[in-house]
Amino acid sequence: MSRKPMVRPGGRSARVQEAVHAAVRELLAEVGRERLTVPMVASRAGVTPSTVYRRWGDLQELLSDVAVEHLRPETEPDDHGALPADMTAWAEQFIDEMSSPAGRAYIRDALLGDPDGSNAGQCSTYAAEQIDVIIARAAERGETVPELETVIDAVVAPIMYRILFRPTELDAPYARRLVASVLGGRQSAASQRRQRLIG
Amino acid sequence: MSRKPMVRPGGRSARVQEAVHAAVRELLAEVGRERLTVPMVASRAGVTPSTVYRRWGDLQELLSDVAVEHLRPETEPDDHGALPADMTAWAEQFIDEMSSPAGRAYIRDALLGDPDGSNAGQCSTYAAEQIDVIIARAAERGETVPELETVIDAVVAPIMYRILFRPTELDAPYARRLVASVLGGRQSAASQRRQRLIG
DNA sequence: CTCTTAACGCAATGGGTTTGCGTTTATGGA
DNA sequence: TCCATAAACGCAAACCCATTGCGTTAAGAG
Repeated sequence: MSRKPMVRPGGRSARVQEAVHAAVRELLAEVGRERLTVPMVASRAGVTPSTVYRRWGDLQELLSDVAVEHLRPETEPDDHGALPADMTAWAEQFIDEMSSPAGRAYIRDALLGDPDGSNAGQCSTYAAEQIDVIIARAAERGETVPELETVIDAVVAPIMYRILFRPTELDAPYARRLVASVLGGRQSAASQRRQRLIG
Repeated sequence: MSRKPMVRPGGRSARVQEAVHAAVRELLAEVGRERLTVPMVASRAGVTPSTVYRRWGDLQELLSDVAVEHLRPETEPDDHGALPADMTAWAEQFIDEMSSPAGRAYIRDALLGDPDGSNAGQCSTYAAEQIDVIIARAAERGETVPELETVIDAVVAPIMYRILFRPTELDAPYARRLVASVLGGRQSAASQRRQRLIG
């Protein structure tokens, strides 16, 4: 039942797509998610509501599209020269971006207008790709590295669980403990004690 | 801005609450989530739509209420006489109930119509209480037990993450691996350190 | 340039949402 | 038991979002 069987890539269609997405981003910041309506978006974008309904189906699917686009990482993870530093920095940035009210709203929107789970799967893929880069870089350096799935289970999943279900129990020290737990065996004893004291 | 400042516990209010909740459960099974509307629920419950709007605000909040009520465990976890068996059985049952399309829909509804996060927090509390019972029982037997927070991070969070973001990567053997990794015996070196580090 | 058809705008219709107002009733106190 | 207060509800009108038929525009192909 997808509303976009073959989107024309250029000309008017492209301008409408960009104008509508921009209107959603602007209005989300101005009036918030609660007051947002399709006619409001259409008016800001300079199109009629029926155009939005025909291309996106409803407000939820439009918001899901915008949310996934917003959640896509724009750059590769920073390179700090060592796996623990890379992964800790990534986890802290992940929390910064996702645990804010705006970030939680984007995650919720991505989950909401997503009947087949493809948008949610895309979000998971983004995180996996970022971590895969970090792991591959560490392996290139000769460091012993954990499995990607292990990191997802031990770092990404607990963070996302707290973002969604326990938003008050989330901070940077928690991220450092998670990273330390999954890398602990490969760290020096001094580094382990340092992590424990910091956390 | 809460729609329920002080809900009257008895009499007509209680009857309306029960009738509306029952109507939602029936209509969810009959027409599905997509076709469900507030006037439809109100008609089935024998009340006017304005009553529903005034008490719950909108359809999402009503669905969130019903979902949390549905996700509440009705019994204590089964007692198999040992911590690994108890926790494995609980994790497998958790997956059974939550990973079905209906279960995922309930979780999604609980998250989405939940502006202040209290309903989502309640869901997390339910799981924590169940695990706490299992841990307390094991401690009573004299078994060495992990911290509650450790189990939530290592078992509950990965399962929930997959339910929401990667529903195809979830099965009973995965649950057994998660439980095995967090418990003693043949646990991994990483999870041994996790028990010491997180607390 | 011409043809085809996807994409868009316009306008009317339907129905979900919201709100003012009067009535009912749960709750606490005399 | 009776009364006072205010919450909860029903009714109905008004509002506006969602939906759809139809004519027009313009992107892409030959």
